Amino acid sequence: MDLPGITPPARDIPPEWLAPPDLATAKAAQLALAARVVREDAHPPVRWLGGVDISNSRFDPEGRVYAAVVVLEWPGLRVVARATAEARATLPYVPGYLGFREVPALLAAWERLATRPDLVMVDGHGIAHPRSFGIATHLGVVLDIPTIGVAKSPLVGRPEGPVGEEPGAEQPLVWRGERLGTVLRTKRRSNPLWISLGHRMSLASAVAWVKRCGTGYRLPEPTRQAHLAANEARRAGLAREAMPGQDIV
DNA sequence: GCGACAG
DNA sequence: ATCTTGTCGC
Repeated sequence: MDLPGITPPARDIPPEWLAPPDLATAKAAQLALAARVVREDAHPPVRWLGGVDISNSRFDPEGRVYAAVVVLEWPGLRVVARATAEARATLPYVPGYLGFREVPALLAAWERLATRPDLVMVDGHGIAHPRSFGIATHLGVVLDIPTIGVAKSPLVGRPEGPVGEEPGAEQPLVWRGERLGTVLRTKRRSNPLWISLGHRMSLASAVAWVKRCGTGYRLPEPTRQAHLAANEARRAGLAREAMPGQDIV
């Protein structure tokens, strides 16, 4: 893992899909790319599960973004591969445009991965987004891989009714009369998760996979492990700067 | 026009 | 997202 960035791209990606000059252009790209989303199961049998996440520095004028991609075996949920990458965010965080800030870093980490997962769980929304193009969908469409959106708070819409307190309790996520996802309680006394399909996946399968990956924590194992890995990467990156010449591995 | 607003 | 140990509550 963490090999030099010389691996050939898995796919040629038009720059405007990742780095539009302004928000108006970004919005147009989202609207155009949203048409490519496949909202049904269109993926191979799952043997390797992926999880991705990003870690940011508190006050970093350079806008460094640390991305992590982890691969877990199914069943078993053991981490079998990890890759990380550091990148500079070209945009500040703007709700509705998260993908343009984080996907480039995720792609860099993805290129360094030896084993590619069959399905990827992303920290953020899929189609539960004003233009049906949350970060999980963004990553999925750009790589044309199956993804699931696993968000910790709402962006648009609200649960149809109160979410039960028991783990496994769920409510339809509705926005403007449209079903966008499922609000799912994964742990007692913890806020529910907002699940939506990202790409090449049905909502039913997305929710089923999140449930299968529960290990007693609020977050499903793939996303939980990715979060840990991204934080490690950030700390390692900062340590390297603080101690030049120390060659921290 | 006024709020809401993933990470 | 991130700052941060112990602590209060179920």
